[in-house]
Amino acid sequence: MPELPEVETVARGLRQSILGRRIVSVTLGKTDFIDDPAALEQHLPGRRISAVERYGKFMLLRLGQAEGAGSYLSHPGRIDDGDNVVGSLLVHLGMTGHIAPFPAAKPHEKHTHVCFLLDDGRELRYIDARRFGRMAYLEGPALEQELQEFGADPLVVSVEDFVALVRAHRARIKALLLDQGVLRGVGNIYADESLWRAKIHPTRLGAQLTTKQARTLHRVLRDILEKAIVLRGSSISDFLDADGEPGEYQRHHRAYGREGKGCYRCGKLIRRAIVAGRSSYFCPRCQPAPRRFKGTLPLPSPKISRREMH
DNA sequence: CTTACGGCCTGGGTGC
DNA sequence: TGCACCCAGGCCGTAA
Repeated sequence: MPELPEVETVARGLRQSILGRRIVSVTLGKTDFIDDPAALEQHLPGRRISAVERYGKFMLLRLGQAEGAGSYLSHPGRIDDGDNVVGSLLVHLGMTGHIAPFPAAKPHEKHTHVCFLLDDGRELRYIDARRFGRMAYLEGPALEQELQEFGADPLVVSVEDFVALVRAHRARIKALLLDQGVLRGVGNIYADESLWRAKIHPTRLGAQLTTKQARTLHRVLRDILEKAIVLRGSSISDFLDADGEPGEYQRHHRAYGREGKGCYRCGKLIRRAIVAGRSSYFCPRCQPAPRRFKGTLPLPSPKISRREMH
């Protein structure tokens, strides 16, 4: 499941392998995960991949005008503005998405749905068995609007802003960590790992965290994400980076996927419960539950603080 | 408005 | 060999 560290790993790999390449042509297979398939065919041929960025769990392939490439590239009514980048291909890997360049002669793997022929003869291929991923070509205001809906980058946000962000919501901290509109890039693995490290139960409400807890969570989350990036992500089922190599961070997992195994701190058995609709792994001793926590169905206390009328 | 939750998409893995 | 079932992340509709 590609989360921030895995996507960062893939983005770095693509930066090494395809930066500056021009897209010659686009071939599409199944397209139900693409916002507007025709837009890819219309706008991508001839464009140069001028940058590869990560935005939360998305990758942005910034596409510049290919200089001197001929008039078929002209887009009437749009001004380049001196900034060569005029649009981006957004790629979300979902759970099982892979993107990497291959020799064009190499047979297509099963579930290959998008092929970009590059100007050096290779093909950038998108392979995704479940098609839980997403692809979209966006430019201008549509692109800005899309990106604007995401929350803070956990590697960049200041500790003060993080504390304020977490405490501004009454949702469970696990749900907040997973909410891409609050924090961008964290998924189930790194949410559970950071909560274990910070000794915070997943059903604790954001607004009820102490300042100290929130500060600790900020620190351990950043630390875990940075270490995971160094180790090229976690390979649980089938994550491979753009060179086809698995990551190593799964060896450092302390909670995720460890149901029934001993806690690395206290030895008590790690438990699994559904929180925010996701399997959540935690140590019942190190991460004490809020008073009402009962398995999977606690409703937060009804709020009486704000009466809506009279 | 915010939050919670169930259902849906898909196919690999598992267990019978 | 088949087949029912589970699970995953994001999104959407509905309810409180």
